[in-house]
Amino acid sequence: MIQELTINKKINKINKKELILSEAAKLFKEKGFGGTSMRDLAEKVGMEAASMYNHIKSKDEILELICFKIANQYISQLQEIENTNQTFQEKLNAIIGLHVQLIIEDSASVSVANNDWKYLSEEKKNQYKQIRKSYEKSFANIIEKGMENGEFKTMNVSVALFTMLSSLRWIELWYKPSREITPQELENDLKTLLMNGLNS
Amino acid sequence: MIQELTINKKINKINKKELILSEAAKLFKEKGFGGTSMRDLAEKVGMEAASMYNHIKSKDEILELICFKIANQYISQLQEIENTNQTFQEKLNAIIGLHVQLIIEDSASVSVANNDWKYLSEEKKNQYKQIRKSYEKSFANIIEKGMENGEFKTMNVSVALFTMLSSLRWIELWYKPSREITPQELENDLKTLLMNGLNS
DNA sequence: CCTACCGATCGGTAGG
DNA sequence: CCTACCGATCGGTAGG
Repeated sequence: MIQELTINKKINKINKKELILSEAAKLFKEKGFGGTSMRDLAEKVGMEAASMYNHIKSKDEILELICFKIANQYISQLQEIENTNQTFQEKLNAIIGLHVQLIIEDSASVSVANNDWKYLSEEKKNQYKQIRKSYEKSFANIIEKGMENGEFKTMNVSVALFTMLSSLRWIELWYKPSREITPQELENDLKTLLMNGLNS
Repeated sequence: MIQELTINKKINKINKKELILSEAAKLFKEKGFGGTSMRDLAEKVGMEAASMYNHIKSKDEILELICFKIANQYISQLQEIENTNQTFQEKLNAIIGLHVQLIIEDSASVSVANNDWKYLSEEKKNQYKQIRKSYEKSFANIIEKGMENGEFKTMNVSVALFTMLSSLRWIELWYKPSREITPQELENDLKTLLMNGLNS
């Protein structure tokens, strides 16, 4: 009985922490990290600001947890794509699919990771930038190899890389399930546009 | 003599205001509107926080001036492009050039307009959103006409629009005069990539 | 999980 | 343009 109660409490605590994190992601996306107070957040969660400190260490910790959860998802999924035997075109298509998928799964957290990482503590910010850099390097490597290979046009690799990355970032700001376009159509149009251009 | 002194004072005041606005744009870009205090800004400008209120009305006014200055530049230049007799391909190329140019001219202010407009007062925010919407509508119209025309591939217009807009936005985060690419090369690669795609 | 409260910092004003 | 200062709000803690 006592054991059961302890377990329930633990589950409850985990759920409350998850609730805090998901409400925080939504608020940070809407109002920014600096524009969101712990009192704003407490109201959404349904408790007093002081009470949240039983579940989380600090406002900074919330930001860290959101940013690194997303960063790790991108990194691990990109590694899987890298390790396949696909052509570079196919790999790039898979990366486009990955971005669309992660955004549709949790657009608020992706938004926070993309926009509010700069409010991380100096130490965590450096860690985050390093992870992001390694992601960009792997991505750039696929583009570069595809250019050497003749699969892609030869141009400045950074321009190609960041054009693709940014094209995959606006989705998070724009996509809502209510749009009259399915995730699949979105993905297809993006692939067409980026790989073959707008000109007919 | 008295007249001359008054004029000099006025010029001085305008310059100080310009200085405040340009330093503010740099700080807002770096640390965000909420992350920048009037005391941070005062230090950069070289006076006490209280003294800045002789030149500006409020922190909010600084944000407004920056955002609407940029918005108006985009709007007026887009109108010029619309009123030419170019093909839709040429118009789109001109828009790409416009974005590159404005970013290179004043990347800090463009960055603030793009990222911190959400901290405008409710009234100004609505105004800003309306201007932006009208910009997007004109832009979308060019894309749509080009599709009907057969110049462009047929696809979801919003996807094409926002992919282009976002591709033109990362430049502000990335471009520094120190990059080993000229603005002209940047512009050319962007045009190639967006209009003809990465595939060779 | 709450009440009560802390020190710090914020944007901004008064008065000179 | 500065000193001195205001009320409000912030993230967070103590104690229960």
